[in-house]
Amino acid sequence: MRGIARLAKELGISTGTVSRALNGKRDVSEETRRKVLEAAARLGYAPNQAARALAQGTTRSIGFMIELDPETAASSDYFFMGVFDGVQSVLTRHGLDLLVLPCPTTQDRYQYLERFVARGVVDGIILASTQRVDPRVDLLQSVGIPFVTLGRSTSGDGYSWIDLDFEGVVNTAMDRFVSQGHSRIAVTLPYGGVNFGAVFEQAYRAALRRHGLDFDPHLVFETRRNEQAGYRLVDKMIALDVPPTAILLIYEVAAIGIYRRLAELGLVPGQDLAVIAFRDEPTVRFLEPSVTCFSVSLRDIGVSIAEAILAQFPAHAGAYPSGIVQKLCHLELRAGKSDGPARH
Amino acid sequence: MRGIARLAKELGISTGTVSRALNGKRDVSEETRRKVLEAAARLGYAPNQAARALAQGTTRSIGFMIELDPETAASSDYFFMGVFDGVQSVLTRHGLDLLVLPCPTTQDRYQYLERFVARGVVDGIILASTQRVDPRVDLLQSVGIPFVTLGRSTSGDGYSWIDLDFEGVVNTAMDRFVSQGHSRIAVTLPYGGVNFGAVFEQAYRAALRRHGLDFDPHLVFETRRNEQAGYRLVDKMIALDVPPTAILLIYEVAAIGIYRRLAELGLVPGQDLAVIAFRDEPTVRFLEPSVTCFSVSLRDIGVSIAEAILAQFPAHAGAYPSGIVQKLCHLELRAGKSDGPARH
DNA sequence: CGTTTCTCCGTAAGCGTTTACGGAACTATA
DNA sequence: TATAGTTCCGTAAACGCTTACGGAGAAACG
Repeated sequence: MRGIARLAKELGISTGTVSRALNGKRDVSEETRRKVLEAAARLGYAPNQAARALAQGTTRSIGFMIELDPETAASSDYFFMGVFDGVQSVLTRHGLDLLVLPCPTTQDRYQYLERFVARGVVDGIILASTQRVDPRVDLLQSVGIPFVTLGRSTSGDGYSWIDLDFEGVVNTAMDRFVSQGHSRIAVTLPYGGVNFGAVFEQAYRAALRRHGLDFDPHLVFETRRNEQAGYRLVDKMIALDVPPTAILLIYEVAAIGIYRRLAELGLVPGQDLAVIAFRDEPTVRFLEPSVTCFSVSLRDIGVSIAEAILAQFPAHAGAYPSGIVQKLCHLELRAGKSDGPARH
Repeated sequence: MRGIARLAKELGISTGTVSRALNGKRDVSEETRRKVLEAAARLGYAPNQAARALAQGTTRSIGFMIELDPETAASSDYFFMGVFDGVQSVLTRHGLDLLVLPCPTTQDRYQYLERFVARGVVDGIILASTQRVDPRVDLLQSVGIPFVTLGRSTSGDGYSWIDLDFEGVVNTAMDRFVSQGHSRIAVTLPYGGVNFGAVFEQAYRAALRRHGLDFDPHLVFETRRNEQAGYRLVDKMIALDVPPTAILLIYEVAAIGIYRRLAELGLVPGQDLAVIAFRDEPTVRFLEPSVTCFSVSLRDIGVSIAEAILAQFPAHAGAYPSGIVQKLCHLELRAGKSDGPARH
């Protein structure tokens, strides 16, 4: 005999009473409750998660699906760990567990997600790396499971998401470049269908228009998230008839390669090429001259995500009566020395 | 009516037959199997994980417990995502899911782990950040659940672990230093009870003995994982009566601070101070002169971990009849320009 | 003293699967 | 034709827990 039945037998009472005692429900005298808890501690009892989940139809756990891109796998560590921390700090206070679900690249991300939600492994889902058009959002909406995406998507709009304020980033950076006298401003964009690439590009185009500058497709570079991309970027820019004098990086690590290539060419960041990078990361925090970039509290992002998902659980819903939360996290400019007045 | 019962009713057959058909077991005619699979696909059936786990007493999932350290989160190493990738690539081939369990710092790591294993959430556990004396190892052994630690521990030895070959790293580095003429060689060690600190120190002492050098406690520095530690280190070393001419860093990020402080003092890494760092990371990859360091395939580490845990499952055990795997991952030296002949 | 109201507890039916067991129908063997 | 062996399927118990329900006894009330 195992589990709760063992406790019940040991104490000569019924399993129902034991269950009620353990879960702090009523209909149990203080004395028997004390006995049950004592026996549970003594016998090292722990409730079987599967049985409990089956009986009450809830797992009390939230899944956080991320993607493992072997190409850039290493570089997403810092970001996600910070976010996990924020999510955890909120969820644990509500007795919810956080299960991180790393989707291998070899697998279809849709099917991977489907497995976990359809099988009822988790009560709620946090989605990262949201794609521009992301069928996973539709899936989650049709299933009706609470979820929140880290990053918007164009698939519907009636759901909760937390995103970074890319528009704010691009506007601030572009304004800064223009005020420094730059008129040929390049930008890097991510490969693939990830949504923030589209957001970033749109904001870039809008900023150009706002400043009366022409859009030049030659100044837009799709890059992967690594430093080699930055290295090659320099040569590509120089090869242009009229090279840009400034560049806005969506992946800060590219700055490393840019710095190196510039140095090889006897050029200096901030003087010969103005660089502003999206997101402050330890990877580039030590470059000289210091990189002008944007910083945001990863923990706060995680906290916002957790709150957004809690709002969808009747039992935990707090200040969000509507149950749907959409929030842009503000990024702060950390002025460095990698940008500056344009040369003419 | 839900789940398998719905399928059964729809097809006019029993739930037992449906279950057998879905799970590819015998005692089902090819025709009914086909019908069942068709109906399952049509109705979007997915087996309930809790019910299945309860019935067969197995969850088909492996937990990977990591720790979120907000203190060092800022410079958290780029490590785990790469390892996850390796683990996943193996586990998925065997139909096992990987659940990453990030332990919040606010919580006791022992209790956190206990919850997941005692409740039967996972069938196996991968443990990271193994401590020198780690009660979690004892817990897992007493519970009898398959597990493997990433990093050894002094708590017993009858279990599987994968670790980095710190001894090899230290030996290679020390040999290199000595052959370059260094005799006063400093080393940095991690704070806290993490096990690889002890391994690193022992290897350091052994290498000194092997080369007939005296151990000098003044040359051993406990540091945190950040660049400031490196910065301060330089001053501490210079303040010594006989400063070291070489230093082996357990945390490569310290190199950044060392470089900066050396530059301020008009000194040059590789000439005035030989530096070798443990682990190649993007964080330090941009430093000039390039850092001599050790590199290892994170993915391979993950693969080894997964194999080690599979060996403990009778159903999946392959080439490891004993079921217990202990493996050191070899690190390769990437010679840079941060070390060199000692000045006299 | 009869009735109502609590408090505490046991009973048992679920939750959705898996799986041992037995039986019916059919085929092969003697 | 009788027997043994297959193939296929249904029945029902089990997994460990939760929880609606009812009942016994004590307390409170008229």
